[in-house]
Amino acid sequence: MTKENTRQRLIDAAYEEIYSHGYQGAALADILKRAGVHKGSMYHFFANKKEMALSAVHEKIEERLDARYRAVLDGGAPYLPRFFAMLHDTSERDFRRGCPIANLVQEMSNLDEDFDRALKAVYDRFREAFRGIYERAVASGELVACDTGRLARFSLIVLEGAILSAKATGEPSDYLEAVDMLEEYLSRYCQSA
Amino acid sequence: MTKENTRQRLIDAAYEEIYSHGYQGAALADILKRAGVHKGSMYHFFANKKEMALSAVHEKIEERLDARYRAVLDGGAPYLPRFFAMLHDTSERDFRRGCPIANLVQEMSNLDEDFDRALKAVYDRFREAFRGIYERAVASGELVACDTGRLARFSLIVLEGAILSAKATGEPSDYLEAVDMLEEYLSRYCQSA
DNA sequence: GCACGGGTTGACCAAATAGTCAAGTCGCGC
DNA sequence: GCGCGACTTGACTATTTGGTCAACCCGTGC
Repeated sequence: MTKENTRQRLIDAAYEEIYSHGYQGAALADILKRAGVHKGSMYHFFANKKEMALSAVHEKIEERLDARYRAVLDGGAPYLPRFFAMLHDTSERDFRRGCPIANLVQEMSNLDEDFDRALKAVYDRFREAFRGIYERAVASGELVACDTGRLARFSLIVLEGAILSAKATGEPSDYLEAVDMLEEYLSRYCQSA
Repeated sequence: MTKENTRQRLIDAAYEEIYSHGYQGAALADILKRAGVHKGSMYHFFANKKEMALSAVHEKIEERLDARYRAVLDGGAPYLPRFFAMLHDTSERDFRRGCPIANLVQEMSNLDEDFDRALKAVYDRFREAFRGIYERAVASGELVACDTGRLARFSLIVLEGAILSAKATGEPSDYLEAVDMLEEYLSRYCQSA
């Protein structure tokens, strides 16, 4: 087990445990057990539990986010159909646990400044990803010229609200319905063929 | 300090502490300190921390919800302007802490069956409140006949997403903008004067 | 072959956790 | 004025929490 291996296992385990139980609810002992790493090793790589958690936010959540939305951009025009296809694809969504970002925002934003800062950055990045897609859609003529920032903010609100709703009710259809309705809303900004 | 007084102080204190720190993060000792009640008294009224928390959900969150949306119905037609006026009124919203219901859903729905059940009921009640308003709006001719359940589900998603967004960014304007956009979306179902 | 140091091990610690309980206090019915 | 029972008090416990630390392992450079 190399150095990088140990560190990565800790990040992965921390991400999973925090995603499931929240930051406060994630016991260090459980994270260590899941990673198969002893306590002292963890404190060799991270100053404390919080630093490990923040590293997990950067290395798991941010990277995953970037990869996901870059894929939409990289596919080329038309962008909107692929964007909504991605939103409709629920194969990688875990509605029982909800959105890892939203979970942490709800739990930690008002409790800890460092989490607050980190999550603000992630949330902003999320929005920018959406806005980037809408910008391209405008450039490619799929959308009329409009306030793409505003559309992006609203879209993310609908997305996060929809995931929460599905978690609350246990019905993934709540999520899918909302994505449909977002698409419907957006259609008023679409270039009529 | 009468019996009911003690119990009520515990409920109030539990609600506040849980709203601020989450269920897992709310220390019993802090709840007791806030309520000015000793531990034994608490265990006289409640079997354990969880039962007290669930009581707080019923007695604080549900009741507050009912009162709020009943007020819209009781005002008589037209319903939509007063509904949106209420959504626009931020005087009683605490964006730093977010939505008490959403916070608990995110934290507890996938961890504890009893919370899950209780929160499903609250969430459903929330939706029904919205649907009731839209139903009345259809009856009064403000809205065309349409799927009010679907509109209600979407509206709640936007509301919860908007509160989360404001918590994440620290910008109440994120919330207000989303409410505007929801109103805009709804206008396509409005009876054109 | 030995010193250096990154990485590991797991026992240990203080603090905090939810929950228990025996001993009370107090008001009300009799 | 006595007894009953609802309510209160706060010390106590068992467990879990995040965090510390001294000893150790072992590969690499010299």
